[in-house]
Amino acid sequence: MFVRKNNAKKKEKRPREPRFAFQTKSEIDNLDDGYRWRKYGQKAVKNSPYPRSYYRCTSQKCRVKKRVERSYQDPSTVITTYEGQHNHHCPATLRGNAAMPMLSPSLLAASRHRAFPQQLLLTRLFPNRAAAVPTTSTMLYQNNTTMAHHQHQHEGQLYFPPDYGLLQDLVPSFSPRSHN
DNA sequence: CGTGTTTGACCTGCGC
DNA sequence: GCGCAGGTCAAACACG
Repeated sequence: MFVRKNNAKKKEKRPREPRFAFQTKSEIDNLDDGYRWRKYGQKAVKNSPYPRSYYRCTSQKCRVKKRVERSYQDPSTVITTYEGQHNHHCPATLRGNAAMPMLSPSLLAASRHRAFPQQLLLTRLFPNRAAAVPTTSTMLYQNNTTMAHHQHQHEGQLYFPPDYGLLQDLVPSFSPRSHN
């Protein structure tokens, strides 16, 4: 069909992209998280009868990828894995979504004191879903090495464990410089 | 016509 | 080295 030139292949292996996954109870595979995603692949996973979809951020300057996979145990559960971090703002306003305000410095300061409302963060990450559809989200793990597998669940609202490290992975504007 | 999806082939890492 | 599974590419296709 097409010949892929395999000479001049890039040997640069990305060391460790910030990555985290969580599962969300939703019937919709492609959750609208405010960003524009372009599907670039779909493969059938081994332990699951459901295929896994591969998405990439449509922004040319952004190389964030995400995998969307439906749980083989609960078909109503969608496992979304984000990899990388957006280096641009959320283009959700272009599609008529509610314009979510960027995280203000005061909120960033508050987050350092563990006083940041987590639901707001989810609303920031998922402008559509978090506000409209009551879903249950479970944090699976963050980073590619630590499989913490948090099992925190709240009925009727999205919830993240009180660890704001993942926010730096997702929201570039959310970058409370570690002062330790 | 531009943008996103589909889909099969190709690439790569890993275990045996 | 071989085979498998996961990940990616890109032409073809669909849709507004």
